[in-house]
Amino acid sequence: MTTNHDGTLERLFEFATLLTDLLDRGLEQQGLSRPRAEVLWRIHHHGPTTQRQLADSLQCTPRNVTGLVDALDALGLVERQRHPSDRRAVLVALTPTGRRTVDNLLAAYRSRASELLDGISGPQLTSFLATLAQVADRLRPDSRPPPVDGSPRLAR
Amino acid sequence: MTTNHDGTLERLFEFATLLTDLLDRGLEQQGLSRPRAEVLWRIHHHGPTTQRQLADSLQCTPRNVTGLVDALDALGLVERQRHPSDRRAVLVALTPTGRRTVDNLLAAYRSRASELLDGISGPQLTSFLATLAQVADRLRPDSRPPPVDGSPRLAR
DNA sequence: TATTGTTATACTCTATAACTATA
DNA sequence: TATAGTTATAGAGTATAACAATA
Repeated sequence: MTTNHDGTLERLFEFATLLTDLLDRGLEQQGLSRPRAEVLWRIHHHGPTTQRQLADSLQCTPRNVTGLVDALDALGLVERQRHPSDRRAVLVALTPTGRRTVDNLLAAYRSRASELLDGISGPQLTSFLATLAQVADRLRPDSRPPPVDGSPRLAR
Repeated sequence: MTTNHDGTLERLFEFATLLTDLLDRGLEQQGLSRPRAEVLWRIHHHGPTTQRQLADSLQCTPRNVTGLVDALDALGLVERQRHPSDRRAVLVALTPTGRRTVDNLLAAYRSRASELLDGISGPQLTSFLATLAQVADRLRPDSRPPPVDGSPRLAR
């Protein structure tokens, strides 16, 4: 017997929209688009990264990474470095300005999270997150295992 | 005293990503992009709609609507009709094919919702949705009131 | 004068394909 | 021969600005 979940799915989608809008507003304050922010985010977690690795983790083409890195380079947030052992490859690293930008993003999100969650009791939050994890598990396509490095792909 | 919610916000963002990915996979099966699907969705709920109204509800420029309607028209999902009283305006309506496409989307989402939520007990789901609504209320910017017509903006 | 929707133009993100320098 | 990253080209979505037709 299948329960009628019609309105529920729409509420979930609206929730997702609100969350990604929150994310976007934070990025916008730093003058960043979502794809560009995601590149910074990856490098922040992995350290200097080849464009090939970026293409794999962002699930886009190498050509696309070229454009994103070009743009971030022009903004002074990122720089290309020589790969120590492979002269075909390029390492993309954060500049000091890039590091500061990521720090600003993190600080903004920490304060946002407080506003969002502080009024909710510990047990209520725990139960909420447990159900959320349960639903998330069913949402995860087999092709994409849960992130292991603490840097989930930012919402698209 | 502010609790440390660092990982929590990231889990919420990942959840949003998974949900919007689910949404996109459904749209992709109907050969639709998110902006185009949103136009269909709006017209499905409001009936024939002027491009001005579409621009307002999608929060984009009229120029943008022109492009989206052109594309949906070329796909045979939508047609432009004369406005009965304002000869400047255009009414955009679903074609029979467009209606069938929307019906397919709805059916697909109903079955997806079952897969996603059926194993969760009634009380657990109720409590989950209550907390979700509480967080959603704090997420909603003043500028965008909660949807009143059952057609929340699709996630971006 | 204000509004509706268009043309003109430009920018971002995305993709495929062909090419180069290296492995 | 395969891989890393580029150039070339194209298409979708978005924006602003100028304009035509209508209100």
